[in-house]
Amino acid sequence: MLPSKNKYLSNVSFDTVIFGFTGEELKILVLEYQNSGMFALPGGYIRRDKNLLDAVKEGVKRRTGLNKIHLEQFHTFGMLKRSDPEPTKIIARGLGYELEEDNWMLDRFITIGYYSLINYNQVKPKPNKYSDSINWYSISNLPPLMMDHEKIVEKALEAIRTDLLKKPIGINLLPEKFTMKELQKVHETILNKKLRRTTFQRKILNMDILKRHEKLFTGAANKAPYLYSFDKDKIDNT
Amino acid sequence: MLPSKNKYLSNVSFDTVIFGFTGEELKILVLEYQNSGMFALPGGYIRRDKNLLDAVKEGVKRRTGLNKIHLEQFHTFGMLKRSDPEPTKIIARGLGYELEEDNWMLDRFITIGYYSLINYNQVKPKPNKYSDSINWYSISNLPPLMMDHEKIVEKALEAIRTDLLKKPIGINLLPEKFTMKELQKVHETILNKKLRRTTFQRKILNMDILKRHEKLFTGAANKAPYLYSFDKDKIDNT
DNA sequence: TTTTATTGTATCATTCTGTAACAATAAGAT
DNA sequence: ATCTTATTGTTACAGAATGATACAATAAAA
Repeated sequence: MLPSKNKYLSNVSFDTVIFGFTGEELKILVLEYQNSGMFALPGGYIRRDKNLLDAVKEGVKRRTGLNKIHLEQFHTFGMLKRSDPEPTKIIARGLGYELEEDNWMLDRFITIGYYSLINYNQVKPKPNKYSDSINWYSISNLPPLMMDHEKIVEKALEAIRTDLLKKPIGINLLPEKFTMKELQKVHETILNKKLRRTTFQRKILNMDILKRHEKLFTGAANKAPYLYSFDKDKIDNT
Repeated sequence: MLPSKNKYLSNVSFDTVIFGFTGEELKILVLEYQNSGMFALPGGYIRRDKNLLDAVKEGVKRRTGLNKIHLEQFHTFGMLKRSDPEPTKIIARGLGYELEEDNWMLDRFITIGYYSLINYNQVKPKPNKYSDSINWYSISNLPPLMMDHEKIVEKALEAIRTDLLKKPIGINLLPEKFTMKELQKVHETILNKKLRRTTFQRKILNMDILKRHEKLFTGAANKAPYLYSFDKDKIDNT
């Protein structure tokens, strides 16, 4: 069954840009609808009986299987021209439904953008009943996204870059314990530029948000790096 | 007449926090509805045929008479509990209307928050047909605002503080030409703390966004300060 | 001419950042 | 065992930014 009008709010939706870090690249989850070849950000409608944030959380959970997800709202998109009933019609058709002209889903929507940072390896993207595939795509090599979804990704990237030095971004993209080099790679990938090793290390350590653990012996013929984790006690949770 | 359902989007609204600077205090525009004693931020519904931003601009213009308004979107509020039909009923009643239970305006709304910085002296707040007064209130002494509007003001203040050093905030709050002392006062008021005079002056001048003009002779028995204006050529307009 | 309040700058100490150098070390090569 | 190699953690120093203070300039009244 398609979503029913009286269960959801009209004219408002959400879209999420879900980032993962492979160790080398930043990727986001993109879903492709059955039989229609439409690529879209995971999004959805807002149930009348749920907080906006909870609705988004549930949507992300449905797609990733992850429970405790960190979400940041970054922008709300309300341009007139972003509304186009065609993609929705095509998607519905691909699923075997023919939407009537006055169907609520073909109406204009204002969409609220959230980004989420998750551990790439903990997620096995799984299709749901409306989509036939959901997969990781490198942000430098996205498929053509429907409507204004590419603009939404652009805005999400801007937001994450701004947040990089204010919030412990790596905390969600990396495993519990990680090396300084890995953390640096996360920053470099997000900012899309090389950072100086010594300066980066000093700056991060001076932030006093990391706990140092045992060394990591990789078998390589050189000094073994320490493992670090974010020290939740020292991070201001506001 | 009350706004009609088919002219506006359902379940979405906007609210604006309009800041002005008196020279001493930060104030915002608050409107009080006829006969109901309800205080609210100037807000409204989004016309189906308008971009979100244009709808907000028009709303601000209707309230302030100002044409070229700088608006910044700062957050979208979607908590379930923010929706309460009572205030709207009371407001409508005060205007002489009795809303039916299923009226679209009594439904749940998600609201998009914008802030605006305007020149306090250029604005004669004027009531419109739905309100009996709109006035400046000091942010440190607001009347009790309806629904979650106080929280919206709080968020707007946070946003403006963050933007203070990234964008030339004073440009909209001050007249064309102003003294360094006035600009400093703007910053101090927004940040709610004293700043060191010499450091502030050096920092602002090093930003290289000001043009220096003639001196301002006030008649006071001391050295006359220079007047400055923001140099629009040097400000990165992105 | 002197006095007073305020403004614009210069000065110096302190801190932060960019850059380079160096010491420590894990494991393979000799 | 010792040497070699790649990488890491740390220190050292120069230059820039910031905090704090001092001082010279000056508008108008005394």
